[in-house]
Amino acid sequence: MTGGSRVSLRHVAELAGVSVATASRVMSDSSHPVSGSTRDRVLSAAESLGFEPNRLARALVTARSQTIGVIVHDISDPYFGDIVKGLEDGIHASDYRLFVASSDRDPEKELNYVRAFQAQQVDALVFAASGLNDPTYERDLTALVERYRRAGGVAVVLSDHSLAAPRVRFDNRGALTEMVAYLAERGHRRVAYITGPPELAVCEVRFGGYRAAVKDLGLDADEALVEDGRFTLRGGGEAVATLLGRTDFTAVLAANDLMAIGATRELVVRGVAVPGSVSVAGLDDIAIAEYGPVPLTTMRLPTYELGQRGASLLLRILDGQEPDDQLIVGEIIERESVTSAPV
Amino acid sequence: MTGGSRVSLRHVAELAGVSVATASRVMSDSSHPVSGSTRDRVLSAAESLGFEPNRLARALVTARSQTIGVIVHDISDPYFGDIVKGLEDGIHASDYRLFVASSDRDPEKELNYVRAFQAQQVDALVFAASGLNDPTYERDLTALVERYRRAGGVAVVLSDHSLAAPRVRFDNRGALTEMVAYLAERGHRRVAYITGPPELAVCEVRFGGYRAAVKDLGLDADEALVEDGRFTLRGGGEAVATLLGRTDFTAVLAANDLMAIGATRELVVRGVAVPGSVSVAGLDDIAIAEYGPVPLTTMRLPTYELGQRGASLLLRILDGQEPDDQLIVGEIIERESVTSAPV
DNA sequence: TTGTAAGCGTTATCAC
DNA sequence: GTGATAACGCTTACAA
Repeated sequence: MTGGSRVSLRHVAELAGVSVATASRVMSDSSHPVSGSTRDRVLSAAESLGFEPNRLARALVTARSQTIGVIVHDISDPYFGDIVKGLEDGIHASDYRLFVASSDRDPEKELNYVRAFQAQQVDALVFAASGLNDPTYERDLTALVERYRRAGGVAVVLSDHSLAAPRVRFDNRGALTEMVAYLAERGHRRVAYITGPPELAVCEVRFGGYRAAVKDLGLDADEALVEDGRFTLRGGGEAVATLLGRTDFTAVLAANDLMAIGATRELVVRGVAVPGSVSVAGLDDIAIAEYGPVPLTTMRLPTYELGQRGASLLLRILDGQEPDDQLIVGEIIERESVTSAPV
Repeated sequence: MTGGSRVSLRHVAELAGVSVATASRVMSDSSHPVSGSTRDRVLSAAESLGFEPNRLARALVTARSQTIGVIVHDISDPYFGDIVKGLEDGIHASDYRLFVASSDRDPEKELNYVRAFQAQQVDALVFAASGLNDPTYERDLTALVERYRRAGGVAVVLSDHSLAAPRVRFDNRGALTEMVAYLAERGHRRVAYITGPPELAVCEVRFGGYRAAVKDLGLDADEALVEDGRFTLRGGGEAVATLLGRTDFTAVLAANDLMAIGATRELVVRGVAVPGSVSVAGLDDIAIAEYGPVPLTTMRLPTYELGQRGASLLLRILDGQEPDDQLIVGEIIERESVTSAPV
């Protein structure tokens, strides 16, 4: 923008009767000494002109844009919305701004966003979106980030991702084994599993947790028990319908709450009592989990906190400190959708 | 970022054996003629060096940052998430990037974000967040935006806002009168109303629609019938509990779906049949409206489309065309939470 | 404590 | 068709 009447440091300097350098020193809180009286003159000149320093120009010389690029899969998904909120709140005091990009899980689009962010000279890159299972993508992204790092950039990961970088991690595998164990303790031996899009690294990890727990606990490991629900409400309903027509089970565990809610509704509509005939459990504990057709038993993944801790990790790295990976743990939230298996 | 080994146009020019000017011309798709052979040399030099033009530097000289600032109240609210998604998709092809800021409905915070965006030289400002009922805020914001405009900036509004600017508007008042009429047609004469935060312009408008319709249709206009639900799930539940203890009614209309869902759950938990004893209607038609305790009858507010049309409006203005205000209309989605009033 | 001037990486103007 | 060179608005040696 601009072209019109933008007021620059030069105007302030002229009005205050000082050099641009001096004006700069006071406006940028430089450590370089400036006398109290000139400082006041500059300040009031800036005030009266409504001067706002051009951060692009500043960024060009300091090589610090005070911006951060965030990659999510879909900003309209509350899961990511919460993370971004946490990030934003976490960096707000430090005077950074956030660029947000939704990749739609498209490898090409995601790579392009990363390139765009680099061109935009962002100081840091946050991968809130889980990695994509695509060898080309993984290779290209690694190379891109590597180059970005050499140019002084910082990358942080808040998801399951093949990228090597400092991270705040939620133990997705552990979460799933724990949920399966929870169900097994209540007598469920045939636990159906609704998975998300197979191209997402997080789905692979969660599914791995399910499979490992089923095996370790000696539950029925039957391929007919798993179905893709695409991480959506509708997909969850469709998946459970497919499962119902194909095999039988006393519990269904979904890889996220959206699918669990969709499945619950489908079951209820079909006259299958939840949890009377079939128990349903989810993962994430999104805000509406409590307000579905049946209040959902699930595991809480503290997304807002994930964002906040991501922000503080980032800030510490940007500040030159040593990064320390962090682990966030879940917690089972017992509501009404799970009960003991019918005998 | 950077400081390290960033490759600039100068490196590309040297490797290609041309001047920086020529290199610039090919990298920026200038209309200035360049011979095919030198173009190729520059392109391959850029390729081999992994050159990515520094958009900050470009922005500084062209006075175009290719960035847009978006103000929302809360990015973790799917309502705003959807709008931002629509915006992003709408501008994606035009090579703009989005800065997103959540104001938390705090006037001071919002003003600061606007100032920050200006300093960041955004080419446009999008107010997806509704205005705040605060005279100081309205005055300061108007002044700020006025100055921003004089400097060449573009502002667009996608909400109920006192700011004078090109806009894409959803008829909130009309939506509410229509919902009240819908309920009245089904015999409801005592329609309780759960409103949102009074400081939001949008709540004032929606409430105005409710009141006007109640009056026009001769329904019971009783102050005891309205209660604040803070736009949240929990607030909706609390509001209906308060209403239940204070007066009686056969229907409750909420200013958004979240509160309608919260209210529905509270009613069901208390053994009040929905819609048997009390009908419930919402507004927005968020994704989960269909998946609540009772599938919700509501009015669809196409948020994603709002964002998309906002983007195209913006792009047209940025392209120098005349802005034309747009109106988006709602549509009642009949599900199961509303029925005729008990006789 | 203040000022001068050299850049940051581009694009734009003007010669050639 | 190509190349110097002056901006853009700021920070930062280096001088004074």
